[in-house]
Amino acid sequence: MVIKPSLPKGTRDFGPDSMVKREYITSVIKDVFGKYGFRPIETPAMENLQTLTGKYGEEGDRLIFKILNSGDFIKKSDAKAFAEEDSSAFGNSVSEKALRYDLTVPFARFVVQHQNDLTFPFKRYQIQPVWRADRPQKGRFREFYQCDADVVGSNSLMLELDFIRIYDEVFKTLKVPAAIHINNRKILAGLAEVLGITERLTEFTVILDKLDKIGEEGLRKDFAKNNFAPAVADGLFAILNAGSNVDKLVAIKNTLGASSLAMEGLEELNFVFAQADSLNLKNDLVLDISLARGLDYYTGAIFEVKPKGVSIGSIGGGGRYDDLTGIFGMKDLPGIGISFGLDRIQLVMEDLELFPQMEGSRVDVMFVNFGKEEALYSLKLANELRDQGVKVEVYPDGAKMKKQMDYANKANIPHVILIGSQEIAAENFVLKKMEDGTQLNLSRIELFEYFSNNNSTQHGH
RNA sequence: GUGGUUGUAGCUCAGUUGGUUAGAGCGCCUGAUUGUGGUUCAGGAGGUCGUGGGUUCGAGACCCAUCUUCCACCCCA
Repeated sequence: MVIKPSLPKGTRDFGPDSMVKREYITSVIKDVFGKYGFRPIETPAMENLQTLTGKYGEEGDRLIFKILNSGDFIKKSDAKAFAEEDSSAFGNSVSEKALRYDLTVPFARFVVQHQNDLTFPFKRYQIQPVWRADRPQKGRFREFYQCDADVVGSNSLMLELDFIRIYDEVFKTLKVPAAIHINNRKILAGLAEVLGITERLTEFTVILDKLDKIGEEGLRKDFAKNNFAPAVADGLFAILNAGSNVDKLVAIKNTLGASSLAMEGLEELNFVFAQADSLNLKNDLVLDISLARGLDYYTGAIFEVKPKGVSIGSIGGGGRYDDLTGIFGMKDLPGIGISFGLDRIQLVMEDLELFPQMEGSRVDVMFVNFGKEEALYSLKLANELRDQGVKVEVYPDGAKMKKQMDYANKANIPHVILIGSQEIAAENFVLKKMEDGTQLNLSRIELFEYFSNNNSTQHGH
């Protein structure tokens, strides 16, 4: 029986053209991370299920891919839960492992587990796929890559500044126009405190987060529908409707002065914006009080990056967390980190046609194969050219010339070298430029000179 | 998880109110051109119409299920 080739929902293959683009993006991100002192780690695709559950909120837990136990898992399964059709409890009884949902929680586990080998503050970056059982859409996949940088073991606001600049530098280098949104969970918590809705903070922020979709009108309606007093919206919009970042900071002070927590958050934001000028940013830094972010563990600054001119959601996010490692038994270890969404950045860059010509990956010259002896003669020359750093192919089969030329043409190989028995006898080779069809008769020395001078080739990254 | 949408040749898509051997363009292969690609001309191959059921004398078209695609919600990178 033949099985039709197909892929699970929300996953993709990446062909060579796509991979060249992806490697370009990750190389830029790695370079920038490196410049700020981050070094790479990797963690396994799967974690123990209990490492992941409870870290991402109720919605997040539902989206974790669980891995079915091996062996005789039915005997150990929860028959009662099965009979009661309790999928969640039954699932946990037949699954002990799960695919990672993000890179931050596995990192927290890593830090606690290797704490004796690490010096703090510890900075790492990590570029690996993560998996979510979400329903796919454009820019939304079940397997996608995150590029994370985090530092744990420091409370310093210098790090907020570093991460803002990292975002800016990456998107500047990639030429992606972006707006870096920043908020602070303490402001949101303080706002809730002042409005007397502390115990409904999560519910409040979920509605608040919809602002850019439904606008002020819609937001007021939603608040009313969920039984928030009109004063709630009034207090909120007193800040939101202030003009510039500075105006908003003033509005926060006037509106939320009664909350010491909010003032703590304000102090942090004041520091960031006071220093922002000296960061020499190319992209916009926007104080956005409506930015909430779902992940449960954030406690201070929160970030989100949105591309300009493409609607695809955020292409980066992150924030500060005071106690991510506490759950693994390591208290008082604050951290902060950000993430880049590789797949979405690729989509944005394709939409905006921002990829440069990737000639660095292209073959420079192909030897036409005229038969066994000629090909072996060509191979020797090819290897000498390779030793000089030229990218060379020898056509592997003695196929028809037309087919070989066609191959070179389609692969966009700029030069072809023809070596038949005549050329071998004369030690004079025919070099053909594919672009205009012109041909040169070159001696061995001239050939090497051609590729060392005319290195149209070596613009690697 | 909720609601909707999509699936016909390698690719992009036609295919009338169910009616005989399912089409086009591009691509692919062969030849014109046995040591020269991109142009042109001639010829050719390639489809169990996503899959499984059902209705019907008859289904690519209608019904059900399922998978897949994309979209809105939810959530997020």
